[in-house]
Amino acid sequence: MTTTEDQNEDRADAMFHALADRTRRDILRRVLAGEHSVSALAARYDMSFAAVQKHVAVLERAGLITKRRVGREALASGDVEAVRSVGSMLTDLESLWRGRIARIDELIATPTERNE
Amino acid sequence: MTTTEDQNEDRADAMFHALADRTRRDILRRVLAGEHSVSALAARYDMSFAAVQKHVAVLERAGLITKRRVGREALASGDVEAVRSVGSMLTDLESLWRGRIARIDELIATPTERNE
DNA sequence: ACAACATACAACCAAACGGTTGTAGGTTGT
DNA sequence: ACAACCTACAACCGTTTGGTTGTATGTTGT
Repeated sequence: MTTTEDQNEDRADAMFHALADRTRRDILRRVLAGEHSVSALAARYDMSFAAVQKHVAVLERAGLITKRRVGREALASGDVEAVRSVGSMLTDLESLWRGRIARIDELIATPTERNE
Repeated sequence: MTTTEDQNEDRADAMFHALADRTRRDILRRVLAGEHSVSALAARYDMSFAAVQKHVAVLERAGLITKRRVGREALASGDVEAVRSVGSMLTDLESLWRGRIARIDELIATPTERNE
């Protein structure tokens, strides 16, 4: 079983979308620094518990955090590997740029060459 | 003049939002690899010219690409520095996680210490 | 001069988003 | 037993998003 390209793009969509909200980024910071229950997180923000819970759910669906049940609490924890996988998508982009620069350098190295 | 934290968060919102669409990520790949006119880009996708133009505008507002006018064409080019700045936001997140791990290691190093 | 081309932008529309309140079910402490 | 607590989720609502078509304006080549 090999993951299709569409699945990767779906994952990228979900991850970047999850990161495109400052409340969610803030939640992610907290749960990367340590486990927090959903209600402990909710206490930090000026919005309803349900709103914060939705943000947590978005982060979880994107794979950026995981939750484990302990009694009546749901403890959320940031997944650093997922964060790194987003970073590697960006370095992949950078490598495209490097290819472009390499091509330009090539042109400079051999100026006014007979073309082909 | 120092940029406020809110402005940084606004930039982050815009950048992650811009990256949270596969068409826009694809456009960004192309213009990181080399300059392309908006209509040359539009020809690649199964949607209207106006739709692609909007995607380019979103990327431009986020600072991920720049455009320069050459005659009747607008040539778009990817800004690798902006891509790197997104990457550094992610490594900042990672460092929070490292702090957490450091704290755990500390606990393991000095088990059952008298608590202060 | 003028037709073809490239861009920009407004107006519109369905779908998704980010918030709300309300309801329901499992867990805990007394 | 039961009140307080934690979580989950549905229903609703205004705004934003991603697409469309249409129109206006500038540029190029013949």
